[in-house]
Amino acid sequence: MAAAEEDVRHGGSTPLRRRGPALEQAILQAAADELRESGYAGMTMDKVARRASTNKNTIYRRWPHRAALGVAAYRHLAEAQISVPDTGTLRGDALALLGQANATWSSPQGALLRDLLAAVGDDPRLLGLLREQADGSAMDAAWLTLLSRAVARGEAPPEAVHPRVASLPIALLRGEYTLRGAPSAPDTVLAEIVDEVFLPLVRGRAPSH
Amino acid sequence: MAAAEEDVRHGGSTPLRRRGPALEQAILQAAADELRESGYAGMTMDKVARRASTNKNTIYRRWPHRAALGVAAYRHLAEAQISVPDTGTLRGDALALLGQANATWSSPQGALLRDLLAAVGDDPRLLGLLREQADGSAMDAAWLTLLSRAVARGEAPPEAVHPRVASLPIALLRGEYTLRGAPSAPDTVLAEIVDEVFLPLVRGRAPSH
DNA sequence: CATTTAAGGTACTCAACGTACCCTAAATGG
DNA sequence: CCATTTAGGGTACGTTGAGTACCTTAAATG
Repeated sequence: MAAAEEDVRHGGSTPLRRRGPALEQAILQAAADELRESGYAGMTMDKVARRASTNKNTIYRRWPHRAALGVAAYRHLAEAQISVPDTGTLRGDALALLGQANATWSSPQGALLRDLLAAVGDDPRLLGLLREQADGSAMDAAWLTLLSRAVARGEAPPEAVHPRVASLPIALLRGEYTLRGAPSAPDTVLAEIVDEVFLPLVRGRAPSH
Repeated sequence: MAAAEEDVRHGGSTPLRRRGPALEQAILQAAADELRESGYAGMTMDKVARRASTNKNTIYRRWPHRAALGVAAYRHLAEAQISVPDTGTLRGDALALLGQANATWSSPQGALLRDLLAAVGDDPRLLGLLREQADGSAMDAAWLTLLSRAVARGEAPPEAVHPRVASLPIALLRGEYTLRGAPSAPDTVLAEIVDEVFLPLVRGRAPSH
C-alpha cells in the first residue's frame, strides 16, 4: 500500500517527473489528505512526501517548516464557504448563521483549525492566513449584513449596525465552547444567545427611549 | 548558573536524598521556573530533571507525560488571584474586572496558559485542571457578584443577573484578541465593550418596556 | 546539443520524549 | 540492629520526526 496508485502516468508522453505548479498541487493535496486522515499531529513531512511521491527536500524548497505547509494545506482543504442566510427575520437569520458557525467549529475541520492555530503559535504571517479563513472578516461581514437587512425592514434601530454587536454572537458561542470543553453547542444554547443577549441588545441600543 | 543554589543541605543531618513530598515540590518548583524562563516549549524533561537535581525517571513516576507536568507546574506557579472590585457603580466594577482579565491574559502567564491549553489538546482531565484556574468559574462568579450588587443598588433590573450576561464581557474581550492577533486590548476597547454592549444589554433586559 | 535548473534519493544530524536497567540511600519491621 | 523493601539516582538506550547535505538525474532553456 505504499504509493503506487498515483503513478499511472508511464504510458503516454506525460512527463515522468512533475514540476512547478503541478508538483506543488500534488504536495498540497497529499498534505490535505494527511490532515483529514491523521490530523495535524499525524501530518509528518515524511508521510506527505511519500504520499505525494516526492521527497522532503522538495517540500522544504517551498515551505520553510511544517506549520507553513499545514496552513497552506488547510487552505487547500477548506476553500471557505460562508453563505449569508436570508430567512426574512433577524432572529431567523441570526439562528441560521450561528448554527452554521457552530457546525463548522464542531466539524473535524474545526478541530484541524484549532490544532493549526495552536501550532503557528505567534507567527503573524501564518496567523493572518488562518484567521482570514474560517473566522475572519467574512464572518463579521455576514453579521453586519444581517443587521443592515433588519434595519431596512424596520426590525432594528440603525445604531444596531455596529461591529461590536456583530461580533457578539460568535464570541459568546466560543465562550460556550471553553465552558463546555468541547467545540459544539446544542441548539438551545444558540437560541439562548440570540434571544437572551443578541436581540435584547439590538433593541436596547435604540436611542434613549 | 546550573543548579547549585538549592543544594545547600550537606551540613546537618538533613537527608542527602530527598523523598516523597519534598522531592515532588522541588520538581514542581523547577518545572515552574523553566516555564517562567523558557515557556512551555522550552520546558524539556531533561532540563527540569537537571534543575531539580534529579532525573527523568523520578519525574515520570509522578506524571505520565510532559503535558501533565506542565499543567501541574502551571498551577504551582499561578495560585490564581481574582479579586472582585467594588467601585460603587456597575460601570466602574465592570471596567475594573475587565481590566484585570486583560492584564492577566496579556501577561507572560497568559501566554503560558495558552500554550498549555494547546498542549493538552483534548485530554479532559488536564483540560479541567487548567480551566478551573484562570478562566473558570471564579471569573463568572465575580461577574454575577457585580451584577447582583448593581441590582441591589437599583442600578439594574433583576433580569440582568444571568450567566449569559455575566460571561459576555470576557467573551468579547477574547474575541478582540483573536481579532487583533495579540492577547491584549487597549483601555478604549474595554470601555467600548462596557459602554456599547454590556451596559446597554443590562438595561435592554428590563421587563418588556 | 550543452547548460542550467529543479526534482529524486538517501543518508544524516539533532533534539526530545519516554523507557530499561542497574546501583544505592532511605525507610520499614522484625 | 540488621535484612528487606521501596524509591531515588545515573545513564544509556530506542524511537520519532524535523530539518539539512549532497549527489544523481530528468526536464526545461537557448
